[in-house]
Amino acid sequence: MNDLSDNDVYWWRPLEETELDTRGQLLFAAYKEIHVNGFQSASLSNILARTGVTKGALYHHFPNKLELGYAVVDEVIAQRIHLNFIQPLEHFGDPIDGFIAFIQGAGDAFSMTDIELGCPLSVLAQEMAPIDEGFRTRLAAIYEKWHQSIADVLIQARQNGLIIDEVDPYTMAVTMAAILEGSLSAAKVSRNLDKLYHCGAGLTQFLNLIRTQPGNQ
Amino acid sequence: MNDLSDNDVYWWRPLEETELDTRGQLLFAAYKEIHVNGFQSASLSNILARTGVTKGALYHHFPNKLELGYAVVDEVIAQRIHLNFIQPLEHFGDPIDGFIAFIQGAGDAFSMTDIELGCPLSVLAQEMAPIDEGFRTRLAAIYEKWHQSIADVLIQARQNGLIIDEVDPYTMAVTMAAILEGSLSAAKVSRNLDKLYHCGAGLTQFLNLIRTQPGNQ
DNA sequence: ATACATCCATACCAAATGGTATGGATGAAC
DNA sequence: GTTCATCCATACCATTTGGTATGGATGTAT
Repeated sequence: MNDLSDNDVYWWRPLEETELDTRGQLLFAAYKEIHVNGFQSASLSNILARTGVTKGALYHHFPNKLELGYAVVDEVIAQRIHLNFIQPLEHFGDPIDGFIAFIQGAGDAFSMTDIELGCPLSVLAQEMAPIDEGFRTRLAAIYEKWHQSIADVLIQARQNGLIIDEVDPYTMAVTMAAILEGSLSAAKVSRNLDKLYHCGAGLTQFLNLIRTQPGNQ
Repeated sequence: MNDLSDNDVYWWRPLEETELDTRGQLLFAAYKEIHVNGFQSASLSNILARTGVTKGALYHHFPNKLELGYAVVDEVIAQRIHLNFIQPLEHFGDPIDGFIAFIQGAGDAFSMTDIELGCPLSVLAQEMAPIDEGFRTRLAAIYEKWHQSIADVLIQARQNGLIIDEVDPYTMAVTMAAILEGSLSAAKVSRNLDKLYHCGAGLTQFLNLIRTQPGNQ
């Protein structure tokens, strides 16, 4: 059985773990438990044991397990995706160079724990989308926002004549997101960073092929 | 709670459901239960109720739940992946045209049930890879075989001068697999076939960009 | 000082879980 | 006819699950 120690540092770690109130502790512990075991198999007892919080406190802050799960999505995972996948897009100069640098940077930043656990958004989505509509809509909204943010960058890039006209921004955005997610999935299963690097190289090559002025391949 | 009726037709359905022996019935029912609920939350009681088989029979054929899960991977999922993702590669004429036709065909063949449940290999891998090494190695082997099979087609294509020399076959293979898997994941969460089509269009564009003689874009 | 809401601790519960122990039915071997 | 292995049915079990009921502590408003 895999486990995640309380002091483990990993890419998907939420912010502000220090000085959390009871609700925050529960949210953080639930996030980790869900990331490792999935929602359905996430054990409330484990969460309570790790935090030292009692069951009375848990059910004071959350009406039931499902609402705790929703809160994890809304308040922890959404924040993580925004910070790691959306916010960086805003600081791109040349978008193609920006994407390539982002891929490179992400590949370097991932620890082995990150690889083994995979993207929390993806893991939860795969598990819960067919089972619970509340989870599905929440997770779908996060994905949609991500896709749109990438598309916006590409729209800007096309207006500035940086990528070829044949590229549809939204189509390209969804495809790029699929590559990133697929690469994380492949690396997770193979437990091998090379899969990540291969996908990074593949996406980089794709990006270089759609820019107007040929870049440094 | 999502459910899967016994007579439901979907892309991932295993072969030869008719006239199954007890073991086969259990395997098939377990496969469906796992596909919907994941392995950890797959209920043996559900499997028994649906098949009409008793618990004594189950534990006669399988020593425990884990080995039942392994058997599902080895005997059902591996077969499905081979049939849907690997075997078609052997009949490609021009590989680029073949891939594009495959993407188109797959997009048309998927039912809404297929979309909602996603790829069984991917779902199981995301859930169990960090938790159980037996699952992980089995699933990783299936992925590796798939990647290699795509790479083989691309190697042949490059030898025949059909794709540009800058493309590394294995890198491209892993990237293509990532796109396919990522697109299925996105379609599953959004419950929208458009995500699939976007990724299909993106991959098609990528493929057209790496062929030597410009194709019909 | 009293009333009240917030916050949490303890004890308990019905249901479901995977797993086991045991015995019966059936057919083949000798 | 006896033996033995295969195949399966029934009853039972310990453990864990999410969830609840109740009461106490603490702070705040009046």
